Amino acid sequence: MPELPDVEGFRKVLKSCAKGRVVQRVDVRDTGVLHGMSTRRLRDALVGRRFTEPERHGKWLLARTGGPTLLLHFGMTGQLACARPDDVVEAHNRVLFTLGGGRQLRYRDQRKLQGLWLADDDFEAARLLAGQGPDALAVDRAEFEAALSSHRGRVKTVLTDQSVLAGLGNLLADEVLWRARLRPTVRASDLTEADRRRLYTGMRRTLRSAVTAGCVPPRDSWLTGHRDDPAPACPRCRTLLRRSRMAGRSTVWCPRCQPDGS
DNA sequence: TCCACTGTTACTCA
DNA sequence: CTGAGTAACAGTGG
Repeated sequence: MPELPDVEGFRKVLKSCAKGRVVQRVDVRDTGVLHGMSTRRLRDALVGRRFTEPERHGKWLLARTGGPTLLLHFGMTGQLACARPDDVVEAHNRVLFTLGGGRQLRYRDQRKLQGLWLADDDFEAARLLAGQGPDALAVDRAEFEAALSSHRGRVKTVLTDQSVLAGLGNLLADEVLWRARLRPTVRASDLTEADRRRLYTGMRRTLRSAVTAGCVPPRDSWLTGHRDDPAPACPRCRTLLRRSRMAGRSTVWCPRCQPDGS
């Protein structure tokens, strides 16, 4: 599930559930999601601390406390939910943070492809995110265009490379390229000035709607709404959509709306 | 049983 | 060094 819009939704969950509240206890129900730390170290770092304003960078969520920072990554199936401590614990609830005020923050993840990291201070938190490109929601046009122009790979691969631009995943990249009428296989460095402008604008608009929805919405008027159709048709021109694989990910595009460029 | 899946990374090859 | 492809991680579902 999680791409930037989903993680932005989790940031809001974290804020409304945990900001200003003290961590009373931490239950690790599956240590497989802890990276570079033990249950003991996680408890020692967080119990008694109060969560402050959370932040997001790309697909990373930062739960700050003024001291240590908990970094959360949701892989493909992770979620963050706010519950009451006595609510029934669902399947795949891996870590439970019981907070003051009768709240419980729950990190849930089916596949455990990513998980939780702990940074003892802001310096270490920054170091964990050092490889990330600019956040896709915060990046300005100039920075965006510079990042694209400096890579000769296919534009879809570049858009989903978190070290170039942080936040876009497989669905969003397809959606943005479709909206900007660009074929995913075009070389990023071959994009014209007009292409890059359309791409930036398309990304902003797509992200804005998706953040409001809290996910990449499978709307009928979006490409994403048709990925799983048996014979998917372009919502704009009704042409049969094409499906292929790029960098091991399924890629969907419209052969008519997204011309070759040549 | 086989295949796919909104993520990331280590590894190979060109 | 760059870019592209693959398997692997783990779990579920069609």
